[in-house]
Amino acid sequence: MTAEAARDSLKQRGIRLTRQRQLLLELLDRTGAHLDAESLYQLAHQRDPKLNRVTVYRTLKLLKEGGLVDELDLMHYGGDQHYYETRTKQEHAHVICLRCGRVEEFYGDPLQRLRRQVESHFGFQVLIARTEIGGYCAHCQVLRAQEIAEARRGSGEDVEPAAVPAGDEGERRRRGARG
Amino acid sequence: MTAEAARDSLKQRGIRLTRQRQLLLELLDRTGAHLDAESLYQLAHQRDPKLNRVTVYRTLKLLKEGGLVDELDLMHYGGDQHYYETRTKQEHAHVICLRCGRVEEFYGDPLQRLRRQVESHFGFQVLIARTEIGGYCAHCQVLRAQEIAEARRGSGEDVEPAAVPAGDEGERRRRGARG
DNA sequence: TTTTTTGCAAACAGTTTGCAGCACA
DNA sequence: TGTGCTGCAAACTGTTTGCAAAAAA
Repeated sequence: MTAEAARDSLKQRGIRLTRQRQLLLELLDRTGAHLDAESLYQLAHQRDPKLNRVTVYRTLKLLKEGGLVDELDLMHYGGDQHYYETRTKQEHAHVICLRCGRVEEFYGDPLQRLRRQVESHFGFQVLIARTEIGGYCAHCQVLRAQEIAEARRGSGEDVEPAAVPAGDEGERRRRGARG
Repeated sequence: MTAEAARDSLKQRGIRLTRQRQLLLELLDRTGAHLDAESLYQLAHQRDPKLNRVTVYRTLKLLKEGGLVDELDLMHYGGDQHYYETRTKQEHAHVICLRCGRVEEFYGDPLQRLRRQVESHFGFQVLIARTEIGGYCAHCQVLRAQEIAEARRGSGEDVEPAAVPAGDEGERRRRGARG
């Protein structure tokens, strides 16, 4: 969804195109993938220090309702915020490395198959589909094996469980000051 | 995951099997599908009025870390809590009606295909996979069409957007008192 | 110049944490 | 009989809301 297309869509719904919304649209458009509200706020706040966090939430809600962005719940380091991505793209799954946090996108026929099967099997009208896959990327599989070996050599048991997103000790995203 | 299997698994990890945990395990085991922390707490609290909400959260965390339950983010009526289900079952997608809130489970080869393709395509080691599909069930498609027609006949515009989970005006789950 | 939208502060919902006493192994 | 667990209260994070001032159309 380009910023212009979004602008048109909003205009048609009789929604005013304020300076703040223009900025947020532009940032969403250019940054593209997997932003959370806080990160979007940080980016916007840099360019317009008056812009408030609340405006970000309100704008995201608006765009979500207009079908211009999709809301995701990525299983990053245990953070529980929502992520947003613009809705240009084809249906895709999010493939998330639980160690480095990198998010890949996977396009492929299983997703369309799944949608069709659900529609025909349940007589369901599919409006949204989200798939997220967590695990270790090729790179981190190696590093993780090393970490485990080292931890075992050391204190005995000090590594996070593997079957589940980190949660406690994993790096956590920096958090902007409130107010 | 039967309650007994869970008990064994916890015992092996040197985790104590307290009265509270036994109760929670039993409830999870019997109730099965898609409980949120609050509902589990309500159920448990009925049988043991001393049991605290915090214990529910701590136990769920424990079970999650042990891979005994999976955490879901179902796109119900805009509620943002997590849901939990025991990990007996085969991989499946959650199919959620955005009108009536009913959750179906879909088992089928696209899910296994997807997993295999992601593994081979990225060299990724898949640990968790979640798929949720939102839309209208066969029953609610009809009702929704009626609702829209009625609303149109009435005030003009009063129906929720269709492309996005309700959020504002949709029925919201009852919320247990705090403290 | 009317109707939206913003910014601020404060509320809210879901979840986590610190600590003293209780209870499982 | 000690280490781990619970309950309580209070903190914390992400998000929403009420209201007066500011700004689009």
